[in-house]
Amino acid sequence: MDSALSSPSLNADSQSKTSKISTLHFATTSLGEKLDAHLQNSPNNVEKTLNSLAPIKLDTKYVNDIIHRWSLNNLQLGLRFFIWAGDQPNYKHNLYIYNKACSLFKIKQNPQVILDLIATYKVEKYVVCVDTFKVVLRLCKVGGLADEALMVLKKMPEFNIRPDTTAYNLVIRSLCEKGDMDMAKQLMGEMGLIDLYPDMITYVSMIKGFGIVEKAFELLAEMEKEGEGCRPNVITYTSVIQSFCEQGRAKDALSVLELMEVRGCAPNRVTASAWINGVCMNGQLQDVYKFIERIVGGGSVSMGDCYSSLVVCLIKIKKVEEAEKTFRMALSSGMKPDSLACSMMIREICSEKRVLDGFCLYEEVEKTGCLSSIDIDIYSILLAGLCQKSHSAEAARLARSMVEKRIPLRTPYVEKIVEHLKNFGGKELVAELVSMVR
DNA sequence: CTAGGGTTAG
Repeated sequence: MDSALSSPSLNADSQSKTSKISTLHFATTSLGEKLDAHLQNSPNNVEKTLNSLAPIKLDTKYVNDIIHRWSLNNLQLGLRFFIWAGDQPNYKHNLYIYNKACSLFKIKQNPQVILDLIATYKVEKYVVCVDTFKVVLRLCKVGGLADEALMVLKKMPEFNIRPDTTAYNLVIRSLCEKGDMDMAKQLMGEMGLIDLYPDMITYVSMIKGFGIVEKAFELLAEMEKEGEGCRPNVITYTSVIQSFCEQGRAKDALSVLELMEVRGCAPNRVTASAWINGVCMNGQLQDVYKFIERIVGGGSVSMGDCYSSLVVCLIKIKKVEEAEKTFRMALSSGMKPDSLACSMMIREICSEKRVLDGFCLYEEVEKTGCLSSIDIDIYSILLAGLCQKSHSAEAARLARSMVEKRIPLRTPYVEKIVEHLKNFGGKELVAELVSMVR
């Protein structure tokens, strides 16, 4: 407030970037200030203060705002707020906000802050529950701090908390991602000591972590022994198939596919996608079509899903021409490619400066009725391209349909589009488009 | 967000 005015240079940097946003979020910011004042007075028992201020309506924007404020002047306080917030009813942190917290609190550069936090809880005799710890563990996981996660897990009993399967899984997952399979395995064994059992999720993490899938069949067998709750499901089998495919071991992948079918577990689009990906990456395109026929024949995956995966994959490996051929073939034989395949294909064609082709394809896709969840950027890209190349009739047509469907124009393209369109599309059309800019 | 694919914004 006053202090902000007296030292404008200090804040200039951080505010210039968000100045537009902070006016928009004036309400939340002032709430943040209120919180600030409260907590300044009682820096201990932060959580108690927070609880007494309740109910605070938490949402991503609000949390984002607060942690941003406090990361600048009171990192420890910000972190405590973040952990507290993550355990409030009616609110959950999402991946975006976890990543944000990681970078704002510089968790990776300074993992010690996590351990300090736990130590503070201990000193202040804060009554922590399992879920609070899980927020901490998730933060560790997102930050790639497997060792800290392990230490946090080991601290839980000191707070009279018995870690549950989720807590173990979070740590095991961190260890697997780091490649520390010995510790992961050990931890999995330790679960039994406190009467917990590895579940499906534990196994999927382990399978992914091993990378070299020698252990996969062993793990699958182990799971089946565990009984009811742990019988491998689509996701488990798909993970194994994916690992095999990534290593170009199509034969092993196939035997897993056969195994799952024998066990009465139907493959789904993700299973198919994993397979198609693997085979494409290894350049064995001939095998793809045989495989698609086989898996579609099983009745649990559609042709359109398979061809969508194929198109996406071909674009990823830069075989754009083949992707386009495949995509057009799929369309003309009545399949409905999914939204990602459509988005990527049209985007790709536009980037080759073939805007008109892209637009025609868009109109064709539209006729199939599978455009509902297409990437909305595509519309602006198409429109900008059409304007630039002076395809005025098409541009006006697209603009009108965007207005009808209430599809917002994307900011970076506005100027180019407006400049061209006001000469052809009419004033009202331009005005309407501009009113929907986002 | 405790797990499998394939984006993105905040």
